[in-house]
Amino acid sequence: MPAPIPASSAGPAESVRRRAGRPTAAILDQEGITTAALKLISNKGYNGLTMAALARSLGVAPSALYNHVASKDDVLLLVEDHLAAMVDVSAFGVEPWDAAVRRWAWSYRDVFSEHTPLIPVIAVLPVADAPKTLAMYEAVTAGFRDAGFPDEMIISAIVALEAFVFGAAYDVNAPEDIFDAGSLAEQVPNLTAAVDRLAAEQHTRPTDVAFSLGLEALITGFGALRG
Amino acid sequence: MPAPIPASSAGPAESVRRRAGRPTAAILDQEGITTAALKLISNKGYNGLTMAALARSLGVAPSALYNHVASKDDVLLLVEDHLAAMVDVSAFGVEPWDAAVRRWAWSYRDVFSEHTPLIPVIAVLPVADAPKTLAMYEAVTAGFRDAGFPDEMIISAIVALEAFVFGAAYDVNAPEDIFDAGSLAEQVPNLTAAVDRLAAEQHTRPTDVAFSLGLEALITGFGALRG
DNA sequence: GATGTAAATGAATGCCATTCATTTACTGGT
DNA sequence: ACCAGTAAATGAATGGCATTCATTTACATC
Repeated sequence: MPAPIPASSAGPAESVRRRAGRPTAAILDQEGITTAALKLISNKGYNGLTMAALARSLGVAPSALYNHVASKDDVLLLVEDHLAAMVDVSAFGVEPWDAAVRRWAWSYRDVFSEHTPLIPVIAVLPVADAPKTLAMYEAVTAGFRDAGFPDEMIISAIVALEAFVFGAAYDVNAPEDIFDAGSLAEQVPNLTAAVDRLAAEQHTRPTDVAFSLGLEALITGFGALRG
Repeated sequence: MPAPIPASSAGPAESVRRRAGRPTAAILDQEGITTAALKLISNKGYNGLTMAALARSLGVAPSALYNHVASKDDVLLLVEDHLAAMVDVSAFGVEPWDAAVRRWAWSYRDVFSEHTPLIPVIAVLPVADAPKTLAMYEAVTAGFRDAGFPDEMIISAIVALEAFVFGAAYDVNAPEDIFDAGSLAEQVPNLTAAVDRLAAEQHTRPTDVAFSLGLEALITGFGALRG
């Protein structure tokens, strides 16, 4: 019965190396993996989210993760579903339909603008694989039904709004001068004039102006088709 | 003066190995790289687009590519700009504004729905780095100006339309049954009812219905703000 | 004819997700 | 009390990937 090996003096981060074999208490579960991934993303960005880094932040070997997730995409799915729960659907059934859509869409965009690498995953993800995401859709759909929209147009309207939200989430991360033509400005006079004029007028973020403009158009347009 | 080594008999694909050193005539240029990349993408998809595969399809060593592009992202940028030239802006200045926007947006979505991995690149790409993309924006901007839109709203309107187009491009590639809740259907009755109703009514592709719905709302909404 | 630059090869580098054999712990059945 | 099966960890591969660098050769210019 050998005495436990003392920690090698360093810090709290430097833990004793675990020997091989199943530990007495499980170290990993999907929830822990999800929150560790979120912390890693928040600290190092999506480039810093590697299976090795994730394992290290959890104090395990990389291969241990595969006892709990099938792949890195699976980790992204867990993160996505966690974020979906943060989207604000609370206004549906409480505030008028247009105000609820507005709150939902702005919140949805804001949440995912920090997580654009998830968009290619979400956009083609069957909702059955993501329960919290599914709950979000249910709330939104119910809001549309209550507001008198015909069933056969609700999904299409949500899909259209969502497409706009995803695209706008990318736009939030675009550089402010993305439309500067630089040395080619003379060759694109109309674009340059419009860009200059926008810069002169605005005080709020250009990306927010564009989002508001599009969202209000969509809300108005859909509202006109309500039953 | 040794005799030239005969080709190893195989086929036209099996060429003589080039010896090291600068060849008499340059083999690579950006245009060749771009068209080879497009062919590779079309045959093998974006997963098949690796620097090694690209080099092989051009009959060179991978490192040779780096004499002509700075990185793989640079290759994607070349591909993007090539595709931008395929987007139909011909209706601007010819047809009425709303019809021109409709043609542009549908064409834009159709082109990039086959190239969604480019969207994260485009969405934050300074236009000055992509001349054909820049030309597209100039044509669209000119169309808006001719139609009487105030300069300060044109960029915002284009950004909003583009966001919708990018999001919709992803949607084209989503599985048709993406909203099926599967075993969780009982827990999301509103969503399930709306999904079922849509399936019962539609004959055109759901993704096209949603795109049309959103696009018409945007066109109507923006049109109302024209000067 | 020397010198610099451009365009190729080929070998290495480092990172990455993923797999597999192995070890150890717990649980349920007999 | 034993045994079998399953679950969760380690640690050592594996193969693919973009990218870099030293080297070689060709061409253009002075």
